[in-house]
Amino acid sequence: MKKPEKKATLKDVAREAGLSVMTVSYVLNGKKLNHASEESRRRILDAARKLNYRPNLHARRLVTPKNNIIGLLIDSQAPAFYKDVMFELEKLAFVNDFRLQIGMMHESLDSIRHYIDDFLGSGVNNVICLSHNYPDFGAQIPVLFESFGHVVFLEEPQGPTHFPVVAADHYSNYFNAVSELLKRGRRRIFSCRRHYHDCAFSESKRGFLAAYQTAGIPGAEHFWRIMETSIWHNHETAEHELNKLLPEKPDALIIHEDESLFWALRVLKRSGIRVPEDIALFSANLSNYGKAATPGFSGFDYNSSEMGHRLMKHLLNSFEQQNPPSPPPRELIPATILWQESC
Amino acid sequence: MKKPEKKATLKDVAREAGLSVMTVSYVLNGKKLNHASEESRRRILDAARKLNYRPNLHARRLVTPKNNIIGLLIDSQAPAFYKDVMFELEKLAFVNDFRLQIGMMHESLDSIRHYIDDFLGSGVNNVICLSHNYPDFGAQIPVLFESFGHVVFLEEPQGPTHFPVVAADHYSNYFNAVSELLKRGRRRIFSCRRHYHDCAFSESKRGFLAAYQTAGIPGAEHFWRIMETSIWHNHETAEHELNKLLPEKPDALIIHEDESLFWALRVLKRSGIRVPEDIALFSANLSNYGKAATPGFSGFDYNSSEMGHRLMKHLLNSFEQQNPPSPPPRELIPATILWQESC
DNA sequence: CTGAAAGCGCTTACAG
DNA sequence: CTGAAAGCGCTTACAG
Repeated sequence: MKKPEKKATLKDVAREAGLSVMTVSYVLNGKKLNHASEESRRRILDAARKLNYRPNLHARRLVTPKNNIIGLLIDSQAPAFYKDVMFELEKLAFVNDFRLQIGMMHESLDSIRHYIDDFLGSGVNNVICLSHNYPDFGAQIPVLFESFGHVVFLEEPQGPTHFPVVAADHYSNYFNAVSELLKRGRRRIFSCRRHYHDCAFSESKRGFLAAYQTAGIPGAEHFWRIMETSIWHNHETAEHELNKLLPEKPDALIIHEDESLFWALRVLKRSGIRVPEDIALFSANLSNYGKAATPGFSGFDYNSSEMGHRLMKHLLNSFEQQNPPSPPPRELIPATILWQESC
Repeated sequence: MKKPEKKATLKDVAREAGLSVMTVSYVLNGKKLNHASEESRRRILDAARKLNYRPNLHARRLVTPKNNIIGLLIDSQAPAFYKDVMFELEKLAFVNDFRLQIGMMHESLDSIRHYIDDFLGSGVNNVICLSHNYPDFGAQIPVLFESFGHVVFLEEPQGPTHFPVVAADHYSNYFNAVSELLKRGRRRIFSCRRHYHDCAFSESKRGFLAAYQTAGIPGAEHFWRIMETSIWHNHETAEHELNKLLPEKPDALIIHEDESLFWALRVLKRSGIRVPEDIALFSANLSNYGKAATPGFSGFDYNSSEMGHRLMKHLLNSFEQQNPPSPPPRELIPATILWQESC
């Protein structure tokens, strides 16, 4: 195995500059500007450049308890929106002079523990958790974060937490969308999504039912359907699932993800069912592709940039608070509802 | 600011177990199994659990030159395919007991330098570079990687490098796709993409021209068009760009990205142009959404999993080689071409 | 089977 | 303005 070339240390720079290690440290870190003479500064800067000196971050972080790392936990299978939020957060971290250390889970508690240990071992005190709603062990996740000083969750976790949470306003989103569909004359609006024991699921359902109730139209419970998979990845799955629904004469479908919606559209068209005349299609997670589709998809347009900003704001805020507010803050972000030709 | 609670160190565990720090270190690291008695092991393990001990990774990495971190550089604006590759690589790193340290660039040389410094300061010796083709400073990027022991690039960088490169086989991809389109009777196949001074661009063009030449059909140069933006994000842009093309009576369009292709489809339909009867549409970067579209998009289906495996393989291989092969290996991966109703 | 000692590269009071 | 010294938490020969 090829050896990495020996890297220059502070000692090397000091020797080269003919000064002591501490003087070099002071100059290179730019604190206490009056600590060294102009001549010394120049000699040190020259030596550092000549030797291509880079500080050893492990040594630095070993000795300075404060570090500027924010841990970010995301699932590698997370929907595209979460990944957009991740990239948004990275930009925000960068401009705030933080580094993002990213841990990726793979649908197993072990992989989460692994990365949490990495964070803890790296002195990470601040964590943004983007993914935590797992059918099997979601409730066990919040406790894993107790060791950190500051945490913010995207979406309400399945267990109790004393950390802030930023979430989409699922109740209002569903209430508004379904109300509008009802106003447009749709009566048999089927919502198709996988069952999760999380807040997003139950709040969505609550909003869905409330819209029907407010409109004084019965039967809503019947229209709330559980899908077997979270995304339809091919024609067969979509057809199979839709065939369970079509005999019930839906006049609108709310589908959880754009990829599934595209497949649904394809199946419907092949069956000679017209969109939106016979069935309206509504996306619960509009992507750029869905926005550009023909017919253009209607749906919830979450704002990853906004979401990233709120998450970061809560994390930075909590740095400044002596005593965390109780109960911990909850912020709900409404989606923009885009109405296009699919409805 | 809330203080993180003091973490237990090896010394604390040693005190709790009534043994020396070194014995604890040996036991907890699991090497030299016969180093401690069964009784000592148990006491140490109990103490570590009781104190919730986590090794300080900075201290460990300071003292052990070998580390298991792979640096990954990606652009936050990279197309979805690159992000898929990133998640693929994370999984591979995880099972190979490596950690991925992710640096994200933002279209500026400074942000790249910043993360490269982070890597260098963290003792990272192995780097996978996913994004480096920038119009303004792409040529300056490869030299930044000279300080690392092992590097592998996705796609040929714009400057010379002695590190291995894994890339899509753009020449063959375009040659095969265009040949097939010609065989299907298309004659005015316009390729629309932004101009880049990189290998992907020139190889694609070479394949495009070669297909026409092999078929003995003239005019290919005229059909290779430069688009002003890399992705059409709305109807206006797509319409504006397409209006430059339509007077030239294209009978096929190769479009660089699915989002643009969706907009193109929408514009064409509104203009009463039929797909594929009047114009065939072909995607140079098929996404899952494009595969599910109606009509289903034809296009290049790159395999992120395969790409991730190859990249990791080259990196791991280079660990074992005393002298890197010269010239450095280049691996070209052909895309699967999916033919659907859009052609 | 167990431990004393040295050292990784850095920063931070502190003394001159 | 400059430097000697201590120490962060860990691992690695080495000696008993």
